[in-house]
Amino acid sequence: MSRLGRDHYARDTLEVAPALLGCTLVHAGPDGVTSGRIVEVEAYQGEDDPACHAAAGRTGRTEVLYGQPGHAYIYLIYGMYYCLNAVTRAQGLPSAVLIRALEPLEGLDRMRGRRFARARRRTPVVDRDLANGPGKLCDALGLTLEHNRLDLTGDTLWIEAGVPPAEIAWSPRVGIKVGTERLWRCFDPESPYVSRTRLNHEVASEPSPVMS
DNA sequence: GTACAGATAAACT
DNA sequence: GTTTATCTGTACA
Repeated sequence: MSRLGRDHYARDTLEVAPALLGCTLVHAGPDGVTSGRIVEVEAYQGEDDPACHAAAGRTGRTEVLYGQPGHAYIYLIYGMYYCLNAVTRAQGLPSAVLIRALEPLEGLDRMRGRRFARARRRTPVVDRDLANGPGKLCDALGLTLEHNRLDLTGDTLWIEAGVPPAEIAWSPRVGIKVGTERLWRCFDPESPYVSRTRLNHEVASEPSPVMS
């Protein structure tokens, strides 16, 4: 499958998000390749989106969101986990797609090792739990702050075209306290690798409210 | 199956 | 000093 070019990311975030479902996220790290099929994402679009980190304006952390689309935005959350986004839209329009869950494809043993190695882990990790959450997938793929701002059209971290899911479901975004009225999380309702959440039942067939 | 507490540090005010 | 786009183990149904 072919690597997604910058034009794929340089669109409205609500177009890019569903288009990433079924694509393959690949990390070619120093100790091998790990990859997975994207089955769940969320859109964060602009300073007017209260849940977007850019709602607070341009800061050191959000600077990458204002830059060229097709770059990685990675941040530390709750002092312990990393979250990976793909910057979308255009320079000056801070927007991104949060990659929330993967179906593991390549490097399963390495993913199991990384996930188990986390200090607080005391039980083995079943394959379904390797990357079914934004923090888990960064752990499984070995992504940290050092990968922040990487160009996704480069040869370290990229996304390849894939087979889109038969259906796409939309729900409120997870873990936020503002902007929950926007159904901007989308996922493959047939995938067992989607993150475990009761929001999976509050679904619609379109994002709403649709605004840009 | 659901509910809750606690871990933990960068970025921000 | 406060906030946070999470995850895990434990408790209970």
